[in-house]
Amino acid sequence: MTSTLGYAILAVLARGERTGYEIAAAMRRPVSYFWTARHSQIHAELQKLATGGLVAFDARHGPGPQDKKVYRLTAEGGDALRVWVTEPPRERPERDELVLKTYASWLADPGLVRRLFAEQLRVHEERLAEYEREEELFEGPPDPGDPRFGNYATLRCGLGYERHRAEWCRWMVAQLSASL
Amino acid sequence: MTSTLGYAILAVLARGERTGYEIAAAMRRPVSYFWTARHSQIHAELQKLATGGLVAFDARHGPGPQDKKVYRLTAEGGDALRVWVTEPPRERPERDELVLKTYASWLADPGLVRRLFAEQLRVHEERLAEYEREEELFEGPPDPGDPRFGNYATLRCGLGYERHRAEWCRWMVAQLSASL
DNA sequence: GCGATCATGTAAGAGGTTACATGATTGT
DNA sequence: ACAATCATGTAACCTCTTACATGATCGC
Repeated sequence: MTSTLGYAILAVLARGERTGYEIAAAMRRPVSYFWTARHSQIHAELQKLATGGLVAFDARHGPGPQDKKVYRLTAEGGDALRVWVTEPPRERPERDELVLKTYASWLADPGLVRRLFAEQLRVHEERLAEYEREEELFEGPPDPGDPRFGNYATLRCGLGYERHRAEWCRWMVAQLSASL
Repeated sequence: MTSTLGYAILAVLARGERTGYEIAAAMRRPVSYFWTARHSQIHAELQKLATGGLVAFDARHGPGPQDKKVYRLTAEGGDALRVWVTEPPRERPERDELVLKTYASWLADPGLVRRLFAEQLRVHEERLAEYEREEELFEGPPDPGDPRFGNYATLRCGLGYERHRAEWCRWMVAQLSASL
C-alpha cells in the first residue's frame, strides 16, 4: 500500500529525524545514490505516511509562513520498513534514453554519434572520480549492522555502474572511430 | 514535443513497417533491450505521431473488430529521428528499488538480506547467460551504418550491465556471509 | 470446439515533474 | 541591500500501469 517513495522516506528517517526539506536534500544526487524525488512529492507523501501512522512530527517555529515539521519514524514505520527491505523488489522496466539512441544510431552521422558518446564518457568518468573520492572517506566496508553500511554498499553499486558505463562508452567511441 | 516513447516507436519503424501490436512485441523484454511500453500506450502514441505527420499507415483487413493498421515512417519522421539521435539524452533520475533496499539493509536480518541478494544474483546470472547466447549469433560487431549495429551495441550494454550487477550482488553476499 | 495469437482501442488511477505561491533567516 | 538557504504547500500536466472491452484467425 505504501509506495516505494514512502519507503525511501522511511529509510531516510531511520537514520534520524528530519524536516521534509532535509529529506529532499538527502535524496538529491550526488549526495546520495538511491532514489530521488522533488520536495512537492515528498511533502505530499509525508502527509500520507503521517495519516497511516508510519511517521510522526513535531511542529516547531521555523522560517516561512508555516511552522516547520520535524518528522521521525514511529514503531509501526520501523516495522514496515524492516519487513519491506527483505522482500524481492518489483521488476521495473528498463528505460534508458542513451540505449534507445544507440539502437537508432545506425541512421545518424557517425561523427556526431561519436561526439555524443565521447561526451557521455566524460560525464561518467567525472562521476566515477567523485565516487572514488567518496569511497576514500571509508576505511573499508562497515559492518552490515552499521547504518554506514547502507551508504557504502550503495556507493559501491554506483562505482560499478559508472565503470560499466564508461567502458561501454569507450567501446562505442572505438567502434565509431574505426568506421570513420 | 515528441516524447521519448514517440522516438522509441520511430526507431522501431525505421527498421520496417509494423502494426502497433508488432511494435509492442519488439519493445518487450527480453527480445530487445532498449525501451518498454504497453500496447495501450503505444496505440495512443501512434495516433499522436500520425497526427503530427511523423508516421503514416495503411488500414488493412485484419483480425478483430477493427482493421489492422500497418505503420511506416514518413520522411519527416525519419528526419526527426535522425536529429534526435545525436542530441544529448535528458538526465533521468536513478530509481532503483534494490539500491534503496540496500541503503536500509542495516536494519534487517542479515540472513534474509543475504537471501535477497543471492536470489538477485541468480536472476542476473541467468540474464547474462541469455545475452551471451544472443551475442554468439553475431560474428563480431556489425558496421555502425548497419541496423544490426543498433542491436549489437545495446546487447553489449546489457551484457556489461548484467556483469556489473552480478558482481555487486556477489560482493553483497560475501559481505553478509562474513558477518554471520 | 478450444486455446493461443493477432489486433485495436478506452478509462481510471498511480507516480512524477514543473510551475506557482509565500516568506523568514543568514551570510556577504 | 541582496542573494542564498531554509521551509511548506497547491495545481496542472505528463507518463505509465492496470483493467476493461471486443473479436477474428490459426493450429491442435
